[in-house]
Amino acid sequence: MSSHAITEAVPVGAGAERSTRDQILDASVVCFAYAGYSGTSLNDIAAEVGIRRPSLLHHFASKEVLYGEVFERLLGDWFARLVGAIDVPASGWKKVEGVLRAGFSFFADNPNYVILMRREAIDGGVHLGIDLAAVLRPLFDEAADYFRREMDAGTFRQQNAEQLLLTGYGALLSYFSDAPFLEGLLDENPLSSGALDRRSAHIIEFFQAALVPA
Amino acid sequence: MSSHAITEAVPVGAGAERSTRDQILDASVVCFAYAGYSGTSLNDIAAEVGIRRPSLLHHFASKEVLYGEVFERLLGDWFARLVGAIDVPASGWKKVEGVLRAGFSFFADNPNYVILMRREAIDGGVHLGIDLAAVLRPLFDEAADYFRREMDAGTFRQQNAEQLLLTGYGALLSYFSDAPFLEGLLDENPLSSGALDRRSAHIIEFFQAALVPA
DNA sequence: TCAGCCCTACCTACCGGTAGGTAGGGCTGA
DNA sequence: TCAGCCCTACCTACCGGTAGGTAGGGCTGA
Repeated sequence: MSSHAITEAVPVGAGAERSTRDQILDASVVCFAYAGYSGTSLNDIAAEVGIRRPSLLHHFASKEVLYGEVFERLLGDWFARLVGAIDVPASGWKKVEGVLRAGFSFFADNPNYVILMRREAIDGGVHLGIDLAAVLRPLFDEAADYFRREMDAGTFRQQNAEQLLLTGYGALLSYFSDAPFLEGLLDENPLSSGALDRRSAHIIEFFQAALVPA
Repeated sequence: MSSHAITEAVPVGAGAERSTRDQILDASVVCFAYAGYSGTSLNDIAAEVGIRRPSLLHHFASKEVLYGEVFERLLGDWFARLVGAIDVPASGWKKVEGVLRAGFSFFADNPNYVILMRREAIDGGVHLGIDLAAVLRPLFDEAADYFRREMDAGTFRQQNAEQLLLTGYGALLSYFSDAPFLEGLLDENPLSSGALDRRSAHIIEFFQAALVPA
């Protein structure tokens, strides 16, 4: 009881429990990923946290605001991880491999985030105030330029740089977003550590074979 | 008016109009693809056809039954196209290229189908009676065997055959399912014929570079 | 010191509106 | 005549959101 009071009084990073607000955000990621925006009701999320819907709406003004905040947090995490991998002082294939591995491990750590991102891409961002594509555009262009330079230098085979990025994005994301479906194609849980290792190894090997001249 | 009556009396392939039943199926594909299962109401579909919801429920017992039928039709079309491409008497890279082109052109012709398929994969097939993965499994295994034989014969580089298929599937599907999002990354409509040609050319070139030894 | 006040967090009860689905009647054309 | 199709009118369950109220802690100034 006293620990409960302490948690409410000191919301940020003190005790073992998280603030109600953070608990709502956590539950929302799970619910929105599992059932989508329109398939998730505020009651579902509130029940997960253990409060009533009006209490949830005390912390977030509306369903849309809540969803927006969930997505913003996700995008921020992902962006940070991506930039971190891009900014390492490597070049040629080593850099590409580093970014692929960083993306892969982020997705493996946050499977719900991947599903949310994919749902949002399919819906064209209608639930979002922000323009997802516009946020990623600078990174996208920078990456395309990188590939073009390396191709011109002969480090990589000549390929359409933008299309290459889309293919990489699809190869990474699809595995995670369609995991429930892949379970029936492979004979194992696609998110088990063995399966993840196999997937990761394949992606690296495959892109290396396609990009790096023999 | 009389043409309307004729269409209703002769549902299959007679006049210029389609039967109400088929009109419902057509409208359902569009609605379910656009907004997903829970984001689509039977009123939306009925309005698209120009009837009331109870009239729609005269043709389909429930929303789930309707959705199942839509999906079954889609899966049948796709399966037929795929089998047709697989059964041509070619070998080595030529066959792979043929299947890739067949998949690509099917997706380009039926963008709504792709989105529906992807939504279903993300949801893990909860709306479906049938098991999507089980249906595709025989083709998946057959294709993996094909790749292994060609790899052992030295026609292709050694790669994990199952993973290779997943990567191909992701590269094909992602482009179409995420088209609304890609519009903001590329500077053109991703489904315009020019953009489709570029995408198609890239996929062929990329997989050839990865698979076929120089 | 402590009464008075404001705050946050949560509750129950309710709002208007929409969901999927049903009952049952009228029209129509073979 | 009557099967098939579509309608209006209705149902229950649930949606997101609001109104209004309570519990209880922290601050402040007499």
